[in-house]
Amino acid sequence: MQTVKKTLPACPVETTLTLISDKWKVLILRDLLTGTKRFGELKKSIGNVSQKVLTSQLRQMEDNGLLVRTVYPEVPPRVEYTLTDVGYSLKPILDAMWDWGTEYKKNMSEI
Amino acid sequence: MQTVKKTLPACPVETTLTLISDKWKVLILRDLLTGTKRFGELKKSIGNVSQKVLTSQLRQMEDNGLLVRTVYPEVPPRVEYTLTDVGYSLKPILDAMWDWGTEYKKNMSEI
DNA sequence: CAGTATCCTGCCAGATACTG
DNA sequence: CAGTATCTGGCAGGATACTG
Repeated sequence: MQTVKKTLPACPVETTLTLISDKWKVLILRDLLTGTKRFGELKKSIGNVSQKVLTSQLRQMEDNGLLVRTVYPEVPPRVEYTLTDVGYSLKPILDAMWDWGTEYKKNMSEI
Repeated sequence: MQTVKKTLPACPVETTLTLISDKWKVLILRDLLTGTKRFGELKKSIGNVSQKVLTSQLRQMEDNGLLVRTVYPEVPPRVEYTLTDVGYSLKPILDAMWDWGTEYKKNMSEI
C-alpha cells in the first residue's frame, strides 16, 4: 500500500483512495481538522482502533506528507499530531462526506 | 457491516464511511456516475476485483439504496447497474476526491 | 503516555467448477 | 454473460503484554 510515489494510479480518485482509504485515516483527518491532537486524544475519539494500527496509519500519513508528528522530550512523553497544508486540503472531501451523511440519515428517518 | 439502519453512527462522516468505505465501492461509484453499466463493464473497468467480491459489494450498495440492479431475461443474460438519486448524490464527494488527487499528483511531480 | 513486540483473527483475493 | 459455490491463503487489522 505504501511507497506511494511508485504506485500512484492514473485515475485521481484512485490516487486519493490510495492515501486515505485505510480503515481509520478518514477519522484521523476528521479529528485533526479541528486542530492539533495528542495520541491519546485521537485514540479515545476514534473509538475501537488498536494502538498498533493507529500508530501505523499515523506513520503512513506522516510519510505521505499529510501530517506532522512532534515529540516533546518530557516525562511522561507527549506526542502531538498536526495536519500539514496538504492534509488540511482534504477538508472539502470530509465536508462533502459530512453533508451526505447528514442527508442520508435524514432520509432514512423519514421512511 | 450491513444492516445499516441499526448501526448508523452519530457522526455523519462515519455514517458515510459505513456505506462507501469497502474496498471497491468508491470505484463502483466512479464508474456508475457516468451512466448505467453492465456487470462485465464494471469488472473490466475496476481492475483486479474478483467476481465474488464485486457481486457482494454491488448487492450491499443495492440494499443500501445507492443503486438499482436490473436483470434482462435474455440469453445470454444481461444485468445492468444504475445509481439511484441517493447514489448519484454522492457525486460531490467523488468530485472532491478527483480534485484532490489531481492536485496531489501535481505537487508530487514538482518535488 | 506513547509507544514496541508477539501472536492471532478474519476479510478479501485467487482459482476453479458449475448453472440459468 | 453473470452469476453461485467452495476451498485456499495472504495480509491488514486486532488483542495483549511489555517498555523508555
